[in-house]
Amino acid sequence: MDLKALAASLNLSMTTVSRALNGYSDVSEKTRQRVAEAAKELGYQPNPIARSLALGRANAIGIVHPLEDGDVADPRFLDVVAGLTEGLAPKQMDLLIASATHKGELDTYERLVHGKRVDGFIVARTKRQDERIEYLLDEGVPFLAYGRSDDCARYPWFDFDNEAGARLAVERLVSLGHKRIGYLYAAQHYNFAYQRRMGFLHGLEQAGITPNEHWLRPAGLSRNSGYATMLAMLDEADRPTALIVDNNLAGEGAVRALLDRGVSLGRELSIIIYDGSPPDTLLAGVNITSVIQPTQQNAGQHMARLIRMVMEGNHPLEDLQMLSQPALQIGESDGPCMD
Amino acid sequence: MDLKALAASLNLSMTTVSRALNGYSDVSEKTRQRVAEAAKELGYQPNPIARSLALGRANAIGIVHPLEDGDVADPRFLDVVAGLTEGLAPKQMDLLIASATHKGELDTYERLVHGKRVDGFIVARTKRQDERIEYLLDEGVPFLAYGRSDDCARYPWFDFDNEAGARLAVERLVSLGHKRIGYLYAAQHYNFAYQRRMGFLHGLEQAGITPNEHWLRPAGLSRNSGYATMLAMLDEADRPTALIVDNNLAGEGAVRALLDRGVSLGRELSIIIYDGSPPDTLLAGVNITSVIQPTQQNAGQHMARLIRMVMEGNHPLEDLQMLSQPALQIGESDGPCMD
DNA sequence: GTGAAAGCGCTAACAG
DNA sequence: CTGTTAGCGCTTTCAC
Repeated sequence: MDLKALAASLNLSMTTVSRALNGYSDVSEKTRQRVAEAAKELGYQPNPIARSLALGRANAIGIVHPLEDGDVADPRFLDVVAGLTEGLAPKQMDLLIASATHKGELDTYERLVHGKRVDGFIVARTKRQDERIEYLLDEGVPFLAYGRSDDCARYPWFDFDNEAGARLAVERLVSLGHKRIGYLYAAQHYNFAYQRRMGFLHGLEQAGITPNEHWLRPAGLSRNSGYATMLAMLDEADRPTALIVDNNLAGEGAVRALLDRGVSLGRELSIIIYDGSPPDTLLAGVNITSVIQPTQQNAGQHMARLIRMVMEGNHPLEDLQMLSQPALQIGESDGPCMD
Repeated sequence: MDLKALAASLNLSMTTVSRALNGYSDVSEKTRQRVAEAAKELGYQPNPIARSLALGRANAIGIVHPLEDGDVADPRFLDVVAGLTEGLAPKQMDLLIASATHKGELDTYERLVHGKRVDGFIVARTKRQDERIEYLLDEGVPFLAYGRSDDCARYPWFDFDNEAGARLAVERLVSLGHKRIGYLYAAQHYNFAYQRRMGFLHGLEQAGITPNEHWLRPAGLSRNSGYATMLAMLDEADRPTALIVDNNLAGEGAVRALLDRGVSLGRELSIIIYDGSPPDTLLAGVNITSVIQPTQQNAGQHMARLIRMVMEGNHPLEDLQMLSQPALQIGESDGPCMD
């Protein structure tokens, strides 16, 4: 069932049918009705490829996804993808997920841009210095960044307010009387990690506490590195009374280490984990105090809306930048300072 | 830079250039060289959309992915995706990953088929009774199943020999002197789980051991359910001396339970986990005896080859069905029966 | 309001 | 071996 057949069956020209279907003004209401009805009846579906060719756009937006190691299994990312497809579907837009190796990532962007396979991109996992963003800005390709890079003033993005989240955690611990607060963090080229660490430091500053460098440690973005880092810290004489972990993988590892060592959470050591513990985690049912993103589920939808606005092209930049606020979820893993 | 421009710059017709580029025989070697060179020089990239329209195919194969709960985060799946894109890229084929809710899954297939967005599908996570496969067979849409369903004789598939893997595990334990062997399994509508359980039962039968129903338990496809099931089993008087877990999520939970209870692995209780433990797992460095898929990494590549053969259409069905053999990886979590 | 006709960029008969 | 021509299915000027 193609346009021609549909038109024939209605004794109309393809032109008219096309216009009726695409909601143009210059077609009589009656005709529009007839056409819409017949289209439904006969199960007409426009061929998106032909459509793309004629319109000169792909009707798809791309996500380039490095398919290596733990990277991918990020469940939050997949939530975003789900929200994105939902938000894009009503506009007849597809999501093309292209995989790439880390080193070949830029090549993949080039290939998609050059081959006109997509009209724009979602750039995920932004780095503080992000060559992908540089490239897309240079080429004038529309995109929406998921997370800000260092010069985020120049382009559209959606992000969580990582700095605010970390400050929230500090304030909570300070209000519980803690002054000896440690911090475990992921590699600082991840912008989220950098922002969270800044938030942590600012939070301390605001509370008039001087950070103890010894308790600020890189703990990676994995359970095992979090575990090892925590163990090492526990072996030392001079311990903090409270701890913030900037990501939930390392956080899970750290909590595991505490449990294994029999350190009682919230009493001997208070711990707050950014993003909480992932679902289906084996943490003996401990309810961890966490910084969470209440709008997490909607992130994808917001992003779909934003990228659509980006494609439309006539919105001021400030409407295309959105910061989502985190909140504190109180669990049982923190408590008043006992010192 | 389009074909016309390229042809003009070479003083050739578009036809010739097109043929040269697509490796047709009837073009002189010299011309082919010239064309290839110019194309590279000028950075010519064919427009895949125009190509698709002309060829009447989308040059893409689809994977419909239910984007809910734990489902997605399956890292093995993402390995497969990586292998697939690699294997498809040389043939200029893309992988279109469409997300869908569980209930809307079939709709998504229809939309993609109808809209001619893809030429074929990879159907992952097959069930024993699989409506998606029914649908695609009915519609005559080419596809490759990743995993067999009940009537797998009728279509192309790639699968691991789950039955053989489970038997391998049984044989290992039997050879260590175990007779009291338990089995934890995932929901039996997953074909892999069904096959593994059958393999387990056959293995016992072959060894002349009558299975003790009491030790065969559903343990789900998650860490927490595996943990709970294991704990429950440990609380009972009549324990098996060895245990096989049919998936690595529940397996991780079970091992955690054993560690928490101080049961020494390989002495008090031997355990073998199907698929081993996932990367970045917190299992105190225990090297678990596992049934593994040595060709795991290549699965995606194999599947790319198979789906391409499917699309070609002229291969006998038996060439389009591939069973990958598992192997046993001996760790420290099993040992001789001490009873 | 409606239709005829010209493309979008590429491939594939069919001639030469 | 190479070029001419006619589409693929849709949108969109431009007339009527």
